[in-house]
Amino acid sequence: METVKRKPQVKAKEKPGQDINYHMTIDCVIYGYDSKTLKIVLLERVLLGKDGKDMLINDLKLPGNHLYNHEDFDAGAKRIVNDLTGLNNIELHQFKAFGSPHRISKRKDLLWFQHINYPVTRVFTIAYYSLLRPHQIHLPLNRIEHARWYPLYKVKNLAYDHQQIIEESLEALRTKIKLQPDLIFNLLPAKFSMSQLLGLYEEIYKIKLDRRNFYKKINSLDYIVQLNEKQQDVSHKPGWLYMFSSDLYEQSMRAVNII
Amino acid sequence: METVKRKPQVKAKEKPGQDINYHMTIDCVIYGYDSKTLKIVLLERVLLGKDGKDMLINDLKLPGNHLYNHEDFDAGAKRIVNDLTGLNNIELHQFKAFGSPHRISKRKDLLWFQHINYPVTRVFTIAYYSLLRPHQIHLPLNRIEHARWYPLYKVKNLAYDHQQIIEESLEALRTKIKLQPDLIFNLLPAKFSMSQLLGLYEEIYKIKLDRRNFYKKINSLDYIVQLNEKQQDVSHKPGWLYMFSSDLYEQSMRAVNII
DNA sequence: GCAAAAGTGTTGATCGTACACCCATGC
DNA sequence: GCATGGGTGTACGATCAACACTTTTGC
Repeated sequence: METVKRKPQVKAKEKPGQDINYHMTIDCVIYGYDSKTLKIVLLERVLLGKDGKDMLINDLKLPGNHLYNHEDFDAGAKRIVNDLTGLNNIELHQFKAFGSPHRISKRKDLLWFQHINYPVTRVFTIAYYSLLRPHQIHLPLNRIEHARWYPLYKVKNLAYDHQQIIEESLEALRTKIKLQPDLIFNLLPAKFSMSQLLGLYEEIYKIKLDRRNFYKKINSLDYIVQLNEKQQDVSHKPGWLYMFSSDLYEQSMRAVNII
Repeated sequence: METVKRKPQVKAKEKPGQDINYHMTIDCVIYGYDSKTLKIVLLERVLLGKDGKDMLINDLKLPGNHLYNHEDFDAGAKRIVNDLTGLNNIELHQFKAFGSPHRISKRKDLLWFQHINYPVTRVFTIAYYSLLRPHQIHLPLNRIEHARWYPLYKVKNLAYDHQQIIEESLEALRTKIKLQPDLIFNLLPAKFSMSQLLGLYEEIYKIKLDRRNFYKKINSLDYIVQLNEKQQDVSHKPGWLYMFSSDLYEQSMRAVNII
């Protein structure tokens, strides 16, 4: 038993919080789907040389920020999405913490820290992903400057370890959707067509699905409800619209399957 | 574009790392299975009153520690398991970060911080779970004092938010095993019987499985290999022993299923 | 011989997969 | 009338769930 006489196990070389002021940040991978392409929000990071012409740095980074002192992780992530888009009540999912001592070690990242007068210290980040509906994609994104949508599968050469964070967010999203398919409807409008849903699956998992089997599958799910309404203004046979019912979803999610 | 003239978006009330020295810790839920019960390692936390008789605090906490300044999360988790057991090469899985400003606010936790002369500050923890084989369960655990095995489903009234951390670790473990069933074999000896495996599934998911269907299922998995060997010293018909082949597992994990 | 756990097969329902042709609309 | 995507059915194989009796061993 640990008694009042035993002092806690703080080892000499540990010195928690004394050698280094840790920084805690939140980074958020914000996903959107425009019925064609999965996109994410990135911010530009540009550093011009002394002559004002050379671009010493010109790359992209995830929207992220320092955590406030009395803010919990979820609230921090919400704040970031809200800063970018003005939106509240967005689905947010913490998926991993990143904290390698070497995550800020690339030359351009050190240069950037020097530029913004930051001590090169240890920066932890709690990574979230977030899913926006198409009408939310077209928001101005002007609450933070230099934010734009970029096609997920084409981004490269990001700042820090943000490439890795994005890749892991996609893996986490894919896994989550397999287990909780309701998530995917956060990327679709309230009323969507069968091929929008199919296209979204194909885009997320980078696969080709058989349309007939997909229709059959979806129609067998009672929580995806066919509306009495069809597509408008399309130059082909208009398809039925569907909606996702979270009530019916909750009901049908009682059954389980294990091994 | 963000240029050299724009200073970064550090807001006044934010003051990263200046108002508060953050502490970063790792906590680890270490699981073991003794062919009956799922168990986890906990440490006793006892604080005696001035008369040396009253126990002001007498509860349990997860093994955890501060992260070293130049250590990444995975290494920190490994170190904790190693400190406890002397073991290396243990499977470790980061599953969530906990950082609510209120996670140290219960009366007994504040009392404890006062006792160990800690500033009540903000403590983040990166939570891991870890799976030990039965022969590893019986290690002395004497590298850190006051560590004992406790039945998972009976622990309560833990320190800090450790009850919640344990619950979420179990959820994460359950989910992970559904997707990557190889994990479960880390809780079994290298040679195990069919009913050990069945019992482990039943214990993890708290369900009852049909033995005939389970045998059929397991026998259909080619990565679980029947050995030419039976149980010894059991007072009933001895069962066949099996082993898990990670090579065959890797091969069979190419196929996918999505919706 | 008895307690305790091992081992085993069939049936019906459900689900996944492969595959090709006609339909409604805008232009 | 043509281009575009919408909508549909069948057959086979695989998998899942339900269900009860016999076998082998230690004591």
